[in-house]
Amino acid sequence: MEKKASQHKRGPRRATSYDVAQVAGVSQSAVSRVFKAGASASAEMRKRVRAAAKQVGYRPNAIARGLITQRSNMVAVVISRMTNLYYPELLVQLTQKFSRHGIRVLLFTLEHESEIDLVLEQMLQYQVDGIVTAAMLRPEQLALIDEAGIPVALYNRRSQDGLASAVRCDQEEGERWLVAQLVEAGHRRFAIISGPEDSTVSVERTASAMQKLAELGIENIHVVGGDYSYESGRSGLAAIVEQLGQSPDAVIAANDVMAIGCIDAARQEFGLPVPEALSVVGFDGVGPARYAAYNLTTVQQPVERMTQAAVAMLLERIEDPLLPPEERIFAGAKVAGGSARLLI
Amino acid sequence: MEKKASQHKRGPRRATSYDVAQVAGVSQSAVSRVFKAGASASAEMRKRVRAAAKQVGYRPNAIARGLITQRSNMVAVVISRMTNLYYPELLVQLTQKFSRHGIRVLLFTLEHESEIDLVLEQMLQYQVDGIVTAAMLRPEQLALIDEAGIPVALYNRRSQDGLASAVRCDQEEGERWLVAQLVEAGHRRFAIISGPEDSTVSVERTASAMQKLAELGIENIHVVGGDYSYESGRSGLAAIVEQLGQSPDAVIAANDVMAIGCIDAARQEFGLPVPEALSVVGFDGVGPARYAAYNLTTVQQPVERMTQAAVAMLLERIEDPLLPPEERIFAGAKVAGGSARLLI
DNA sequence: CTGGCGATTGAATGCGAATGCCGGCTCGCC
DNA sequence: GGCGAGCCGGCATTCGCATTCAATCGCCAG
Repeated sequence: MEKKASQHKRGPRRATSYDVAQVAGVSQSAVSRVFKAGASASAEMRKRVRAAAKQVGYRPNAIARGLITQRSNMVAVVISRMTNLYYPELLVQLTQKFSRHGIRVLLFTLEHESEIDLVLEQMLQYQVDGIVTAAMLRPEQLALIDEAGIPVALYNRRSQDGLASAVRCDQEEGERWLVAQLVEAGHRRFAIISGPEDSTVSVERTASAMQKLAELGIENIHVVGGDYSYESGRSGLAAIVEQLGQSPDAVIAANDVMAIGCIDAARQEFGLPVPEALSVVGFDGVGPARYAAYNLTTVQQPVERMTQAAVAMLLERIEDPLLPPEERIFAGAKVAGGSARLLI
Repeated sequence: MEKKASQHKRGPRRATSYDVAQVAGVSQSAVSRVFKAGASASAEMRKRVRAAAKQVGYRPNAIARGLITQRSNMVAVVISRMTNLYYPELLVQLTQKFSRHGIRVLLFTLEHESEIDLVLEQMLQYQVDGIVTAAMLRPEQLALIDEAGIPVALYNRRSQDGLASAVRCDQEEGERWLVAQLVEAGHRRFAIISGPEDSTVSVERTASAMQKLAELGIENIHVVGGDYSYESGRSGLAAIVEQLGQSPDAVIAANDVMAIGCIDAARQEFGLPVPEALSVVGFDGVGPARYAAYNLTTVQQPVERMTQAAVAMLLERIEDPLLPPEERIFAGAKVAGGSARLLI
């Protein structure tokens, strides 16, 4: 019943499999086998080793294991512009789903999508088994990653060279639906508040809306630039009204948060009741979009299913690197809230 | 100008320092030195090695490095209940600040704080250099981590045994201020919507508010339980009104999101104008609290400074394990919004 | 011209665990 | 009772890099 003095400061010297082996009176390989699922070891051996392990406080060293197995059991998740209220949900879903498969998430955040160079090198150095990115990768970067044999899953980004898998929400269909509903309900004067220029998501949403509007014969669409923030939604409407000299019939914001800002500005600064005097629509379906004060008409991304798909696709390609990349597109849920006058 | 067939599938066989050494015609140790800051290597050597490294696409293996240096350069960040809108900001701040010091974040999310056992083992196996947790650790868990020699920084949690550092927002002072202002402005009938029972943050906020109310001679405070969500803010008010048979003068919500839900329910379901007929206050100072429709009276946590402190404290103790844990308390910013009738 | 000191470089070792290979033991079957 | 087939556990090696130790080189002072 001797107790070793716990002088863990200055060299805790964590127990290794050799320590366990010695205490249990077996070889190090035996210890390794006991802690490796599916390895052959007798019940007696398991018992002794586990007991010894508990006694010395042994815990397998994932770093050492990763070195020899060539699998770190870590994936990198890259998120840019976390101010987007949609990302927290995404992160939780991803970490929890990966976690169920024994995989940990190494998180990288970017202030701007263009900063991805900085973290790319880091991800590769950490030998991650895969990458999920909600920031755009340039072709040469994708090639670099591919060369390293690391599968990539793009989140809401198109796979350009077929080098990466991708899951995305069908934004084009979503925007077309929003536009169609608005036009059908009689709106004619449109304005758009777009997102940052380096956001492919915003570019795609804006372009889709513009195109559908054009198809329906609507012209003179006023576009102002935003940055996905509440404030830019507010100032966006102000800019629109100022430049237009009047209020438009409807504002299409590239995301929900800007739509909310736009609504607040309309009501508070311009005395325009929403939706009576102005219809506003967004995109994403984030939590605040459902707040009663806004009750946004928007398209909600199926985060749960999208993350599920991203995780599944990545895991498959980690298991079998020969599998070709895949692209899966999910329809968004159409939410006909009260922020726009629709016929439905 | 030969080009090696890129048959990177089936064994990419990443380049190692030996490969670089061979190409450069030097020893492996030399390569290691060139890639290690502060090691002695001649200019000529650096040039040759870097050139060779670029040629073969070499990238130091952080896993192997971690094994030998006993430093993974990773910290674990534990977040529970990410639905709290406050966390995304926290995460971004932490990853970016750690990143500047060459440290990566391994993310763990918990559905409930009590699930921390599940991830604790994982964190330790990955040999993280430190832990930042916004979930409560039980004393025996803290002891376990301490025994492993890993410094911990608690976020908005009290350090109980002096085993961990802590940064927290002075919630007591914040709640006392909110209560004092409300009482001074004439509110007498109070109700509280608390958070989850396993959230120490909620317990502390609620207790502080109760205490200050008691000190000011206010009695019959009605408390209903919530779960930090918008919906529970709405249903919380409904429960209060039902049980009280009338509207209270003021509702103190344990966080901003519930306060928002409460406001929406008041206006929409009960026809109670806020703040004219009902004052509502929250806590946190999240983004939506500033939306014009709510303009919440709340206490805003200084996330920037708090994360800065957490990172600094953790890094210090990683560098010097002998440093004693430290606790730093930050005052919240008092935001006298428009959701409560105050005299100021 | 030579001793000596500092700056470099190379060879060898080890971090902690996984695994191929092999010897030994057990058990089944005839 | 004898022989073959598994099963198991041990030995030795390996993963990729940092680091110690020793050897070498250059250069300056005496």
